[in-house]
Amino acid sequence: MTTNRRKPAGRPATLPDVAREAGVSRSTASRALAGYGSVSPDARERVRAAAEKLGYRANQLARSMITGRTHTLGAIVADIQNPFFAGVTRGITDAARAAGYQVLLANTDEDVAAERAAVKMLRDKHVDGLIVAPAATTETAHLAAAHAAGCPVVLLDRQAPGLPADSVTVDNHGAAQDAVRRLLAAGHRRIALVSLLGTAPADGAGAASSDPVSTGLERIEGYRTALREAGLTDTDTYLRTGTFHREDPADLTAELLSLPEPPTAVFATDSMIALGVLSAARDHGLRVPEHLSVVTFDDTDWARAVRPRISVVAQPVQELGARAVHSLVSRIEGTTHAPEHIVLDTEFITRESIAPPCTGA
Amino acid sequence: MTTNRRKPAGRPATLPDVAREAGVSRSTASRALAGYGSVSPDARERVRAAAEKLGYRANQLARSMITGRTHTLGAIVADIQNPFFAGVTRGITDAARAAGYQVLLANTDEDVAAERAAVKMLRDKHVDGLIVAPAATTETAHLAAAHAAGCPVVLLDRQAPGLPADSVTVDNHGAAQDAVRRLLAAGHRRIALVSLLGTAPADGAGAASSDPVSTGLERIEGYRTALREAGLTDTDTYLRTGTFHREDPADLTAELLSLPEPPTAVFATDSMIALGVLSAARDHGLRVPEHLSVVTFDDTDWARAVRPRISVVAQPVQELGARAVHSLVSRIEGTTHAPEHIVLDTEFITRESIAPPCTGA
DNA sequence: GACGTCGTTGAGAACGTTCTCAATTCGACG
DNA sequence: CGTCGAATTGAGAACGTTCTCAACGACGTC
Repeated sequence: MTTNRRKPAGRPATLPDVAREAGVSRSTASRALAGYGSVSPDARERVRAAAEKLGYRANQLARSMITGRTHTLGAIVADIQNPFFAGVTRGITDAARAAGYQVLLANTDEDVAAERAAVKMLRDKHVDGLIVAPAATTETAHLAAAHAAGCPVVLLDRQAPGLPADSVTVDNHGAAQDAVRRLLAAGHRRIALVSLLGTAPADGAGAASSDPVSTGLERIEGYRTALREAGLTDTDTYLRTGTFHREDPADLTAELLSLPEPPTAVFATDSMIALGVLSAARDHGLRVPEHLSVVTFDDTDWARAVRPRISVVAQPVQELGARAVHSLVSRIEGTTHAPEHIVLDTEFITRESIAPPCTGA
Repeated sequence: MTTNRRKPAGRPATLPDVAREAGVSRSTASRALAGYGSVSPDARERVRAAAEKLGYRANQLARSMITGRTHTLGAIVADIQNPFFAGVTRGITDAARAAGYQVLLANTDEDVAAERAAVKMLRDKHVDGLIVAPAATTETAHLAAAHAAGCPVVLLDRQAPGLPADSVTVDNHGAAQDAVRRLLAAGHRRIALVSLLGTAPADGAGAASSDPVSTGLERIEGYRTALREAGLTDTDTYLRTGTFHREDPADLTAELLSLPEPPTAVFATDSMIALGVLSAARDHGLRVPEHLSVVTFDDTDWARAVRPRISVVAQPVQELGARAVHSLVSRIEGTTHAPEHIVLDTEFITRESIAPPCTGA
């Protein structure tokens, strides 16, 4: 009754409301709140008070229309249920929030078509930039297009040679080589590698897709390098790779364990594969590490809780995500330099899953 | 040279561009593309062709300003790195995308202040609705405010009695009771429960926070009910609860295992706690299930791969998320009925982690 | 006292849509 | 032949900001 009551109940207060309450124009109110231009201390205070009184919150949509910035990032990963990506995503959201950004999430299940669709959706939503763990190495036209159109892209965990984008990865080759060396040092000679690469091609053709992700390839190369160093020339005898959604790591491992001369150690290229390896070992009645040594990428929470505790190549998952955000944000906020490729260190954590090879078997 | 070239290189095509190309007004072009109002087949086709030629994509921000809809959902969970929430989030993003929505993600680490901040940020971003696993049961004013302001909220995994919002949960009481019954049936009488409830209060006061989440409480009640059924009146002897970020489940378990009459079975209220239990058991030199039977909520991928495989109460994690999205979307798109409380079934999966109590110890 | 400068202010355009409304056309019907 | 109604169309407002620009007054300097 006392004052003009029209806004308090209805929709949220807008800038004109604040301006009216403070007795200034929209322009001055906007300047006072956004803190640019020049506003007298008196006006600034009146606007501040009016905004607080009305519980004013600027409409980010309207702001975005003008500024062209949404302060939203898109994160495109293979599968949030994979502990590696869960950790990375956690790092992304935390770093993004600290930098004043929110994160829109999309999963691809390693499918390029899904990735393309996700990029489309996120660009429609006008994200300021994209953090992508690309599902393919060469099929990246949609990423290049986004980048060229002013929506910067940073690659996470995986490289894409043709793309002039920043990337944040780890030294997969070195880390894999180091891990296999540990197995060699323990006396193993028959060391297997189990991995999943690429997705099943549309036609049910040959083994792996022709365009697999760099990470897996580098780990395999590191494995081969370590074997060669040890004088083992036939590096692919115990190498088993399948494709996502088609092969099961447990089956690949089972096949290995049924060989006349089965491996005495297995190197899994990620934690999901390690679970398959463990499962297959259990089904074959083999004990880890007495009958079979096991090493894997990714220090998941279960790796240090189960019996035996698993030796792992620990990746700095959260930092991976955080660094990607930092690269992306600095790119969004105007830095134009040549693409930078950040490579973070991994750490080998020795636990109980490595033992000398079982001489009996 | 032939046609007027001004848009193709520069910024993306807008509706006026399409209208000009098709020789109609903005209004007609908009109608043709959005499919409302009435447009002649001829004009519709010309607009469609023009849009395709120019690669037109409607600016969602501008659209949102008018319609008040962003087709974006906010998901607020405790921690995406917890496999339960990872699964739920996966269900949310998949269902959301199928319904034409994107998902903005936020973590709270079970902290109400962080939750409040997240709600604020997400509402600033004008999400159409919120899916929240609330960090507290009664401190939900920010959620009530959002709901009242036309930003519908659906509760996930946890109830909040004072809040007139939809919820999607499981029958925690029944599931816990069932799990404990299985342990009783195996002959156990000294059955422990280990759980984490609420967050540490600002002052470093008493044991657990005064406002813990419903889920944990219900599981504890189910545990007590089962014990009472079996004639065990002293239901809290082996009950150990801590608070997030302060107590470590492994320590709580270690304490239990050091008791003069230690428990012969442990019920963990989630997978992260189960890891602590397993870890403590290993440190005490106890074998599962020979010396200690273990049961937990959440069927994580490691539970069925480790040795022994762990018996679990499996929650339909993805469906939990999907149902939350469906409730939320139908609420967003206009349904106004009384809050509905969806309760999904859990499934007890018997594996190798339960054995009769060890008579020796 | 004239002039330039600086600080402050408001009018108004812009962003790219959706949507209301009035105008126009055309066929049908009385 | 006049009129009603339906179908189609375009002009223009609206959404809530940011930002450019010109205007205005005060102040210092010559």
